[in-house]
Amino acid sequence: MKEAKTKERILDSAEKLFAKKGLKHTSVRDITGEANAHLAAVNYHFRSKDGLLREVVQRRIVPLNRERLRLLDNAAKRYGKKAVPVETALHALLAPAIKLYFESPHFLRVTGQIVSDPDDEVYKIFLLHFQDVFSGFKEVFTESLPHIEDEEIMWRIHFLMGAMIHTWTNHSGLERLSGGVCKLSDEEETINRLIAFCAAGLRAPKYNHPHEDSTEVPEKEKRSIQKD
Amino acid sequence: MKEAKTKERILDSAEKLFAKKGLKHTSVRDITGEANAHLAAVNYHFRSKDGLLREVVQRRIVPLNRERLRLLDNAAKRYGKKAVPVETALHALLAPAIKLYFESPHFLRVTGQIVSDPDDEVYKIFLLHFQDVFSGFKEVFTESLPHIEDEEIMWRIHFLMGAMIHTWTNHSGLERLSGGVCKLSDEEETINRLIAFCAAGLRAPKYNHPHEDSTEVPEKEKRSIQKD
DNA sequence: GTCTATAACCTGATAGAC
DNA sequence: GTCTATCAGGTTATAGAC
Repeated sequence: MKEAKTKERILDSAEKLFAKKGLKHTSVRDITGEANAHLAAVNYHFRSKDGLLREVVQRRIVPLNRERLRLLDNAAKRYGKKAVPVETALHALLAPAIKLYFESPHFLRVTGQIVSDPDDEVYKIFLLHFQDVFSGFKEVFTESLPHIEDEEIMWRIHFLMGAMIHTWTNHSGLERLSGGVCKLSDEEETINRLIAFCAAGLRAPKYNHPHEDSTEVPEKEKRSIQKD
Repeated sequence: MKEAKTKERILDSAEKLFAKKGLKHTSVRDITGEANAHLAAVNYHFRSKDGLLREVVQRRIVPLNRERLRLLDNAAKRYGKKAVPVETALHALLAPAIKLYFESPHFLRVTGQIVSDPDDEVYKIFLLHFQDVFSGFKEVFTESLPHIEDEEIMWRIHFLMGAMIHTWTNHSGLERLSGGVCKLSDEEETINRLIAFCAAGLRAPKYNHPHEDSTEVPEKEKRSIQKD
């Protein structure tokens, strides 16, 4: 039985521990211990802990986004000159991610941690790899929803990405809040729920909330204003 | 000019730096340096760095959730026996958060980092404080949307919380992806966009994605299956 | 080229003087 | 209650064995 290379073993251990214990609570010693490698191997292969994290992300995010665009392209060809239905495009965007979740459950919890820290260096490679996906899907949604203006469509893509990310990274919270009823166990069911929600959100009519005095916050409840 | 108490100064500095530099890249020395306090003051007032983080969260999350339930209660009284419209309930859920964003822009970026690490101890107080909000709003949505089954409503609350959290924590990413078009600058505009999206998502009809062979992933693109 | 041993430096926590 | 000194444990860097 041939051993996996040290580099791969470190990547696998890092992905698992980053997801399970969190980025900040996982030390390089934890990782090398689990991977049967020496402390300095991380520095040799990845330069630093952050460099390791960067490769943990890249090795999965690149094929993920390639697959999303491949499916979108397939759909565009199938529909020819007709606009791709919103649900079909959403499936191309969401299905590869949930497939990845069931194949590598740890990975998407790592990405959740990165995405929530926008000034982080690692976050920037994230955005970089997502740029093409964002543009491609925005274009398709614009064709399928000609009555929704450009800026609104981009906001709604943002909202649905949030729904998606939250679903993977945080389902344990939902499971607890729902008293065990809502579990992320069925791949197809989850994707259908997400598509239903997001498709309706994308098509939604504009809304303007009325100004009612009765909903105003009483003065005594005011919180201190913070600058800087 | 009376100086603010050391404890308050530390909390403010911690909130700011946790948001700007991220939890993992902010040291206690950074915080005490900014707050003109001494290293050991953190340990004295908060027991540990995590204890400090816990109080950074609690001092804002408690009034936030109280305000959400107050607004929901107001709405319920206003509508009496009639069901509260989905948009009105959503406003009660979302508006206090975005108000908080504009008052204390750093805070919600801190929460984003905590929420994305579900095994963290700090995350658990988060869930604890959210339990009542979740139950209260679930009940109202169930009355307003009698044709949607219970489990589906809970999933959809999960989705819309994701859209909301992503909006605050990650708008800088959207700003970049949209080429500067989408900015989180107008409080009312943003809340109206979110309500439109989420209300439609809550009302959405069920969806079942068809199984089409042409969308299958080719074998050569397979990724390694990961256990454990 | 791959990995190890070791050293330098930084971070969180704490005991005890003030 | 506040601050200094110090420690155990973490990350990063480098010289050199294989």
